[in-house]
Amino acid sequence: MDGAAKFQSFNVEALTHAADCLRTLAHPVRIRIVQLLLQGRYTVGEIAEDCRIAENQASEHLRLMQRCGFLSSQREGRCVFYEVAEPHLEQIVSCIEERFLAQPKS
Amino acid sequence: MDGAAKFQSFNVEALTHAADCLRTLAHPVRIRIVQLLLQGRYTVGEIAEDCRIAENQASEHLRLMQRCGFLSSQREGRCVFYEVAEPHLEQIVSCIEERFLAQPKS
DNA sequence: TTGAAATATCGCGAGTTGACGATATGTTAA
DNA sequence: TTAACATATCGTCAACTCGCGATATTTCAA
Repeated sequence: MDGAAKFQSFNVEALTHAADCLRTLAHPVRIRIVQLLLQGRYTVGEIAEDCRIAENQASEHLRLMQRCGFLSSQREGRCVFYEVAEPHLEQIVSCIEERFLAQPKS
Repeated sequence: MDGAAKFQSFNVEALTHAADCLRTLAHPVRIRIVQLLLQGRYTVGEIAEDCRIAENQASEHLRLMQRCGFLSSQREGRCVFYEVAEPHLEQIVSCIEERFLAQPKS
């Protein structure tokens, strides 16, 4: 059936999951956080400072991205370090940078 | 200043625009529509049928994606054909397929 | 133990999104 | 014209998102 369709998954569940994860990334602060974490591991406080947001907000953004598998965290003393856990994130963010963040065009 | 930062745009406007466009793509039906349109041009009715949604909903999804530059349309008689207008979409969707849609994993 | 630092969670309210039925617009044929 | 087809837009409502202040939890040092 469905003749052509090279590849084309029409698995509603898979599409929904993909959309959920994409939506998780679709926030200016969260894109920025991923850009930062692609360069190394950072604490919640460092991330909040870099993004110029309150720490509870940073914590919330990080929780969302951890929930969909993008990030992981380890506690070390009082601090919690976050890092990128999903290897594909680098490529995805790279696409986004190339299209939207690279050349300063209107 | 800010020492390292290979590249790293922290342009809030650009990040916001990128997030807006990502959010536009972050819907299961819209991902599916883009997958379809990457293979050719289709009318609203054909797209609605493929996605198994009402035509007014298809029209709405298409309008959103056209608004952020992903798609373009031409009227031909009674029908309106949509096609991909943003060349980077292929690569972005390709990343998404690779991560979320390729292998049937839990 | 007590207090402070670092992080996480909760609750609220404003704003946004999505589905859907109803209606409007544009196009062709009779 | 009128009717039917194809698409677009509108209005409504429930659900979700975001920012934010308040509170809770965990850890360490004194």
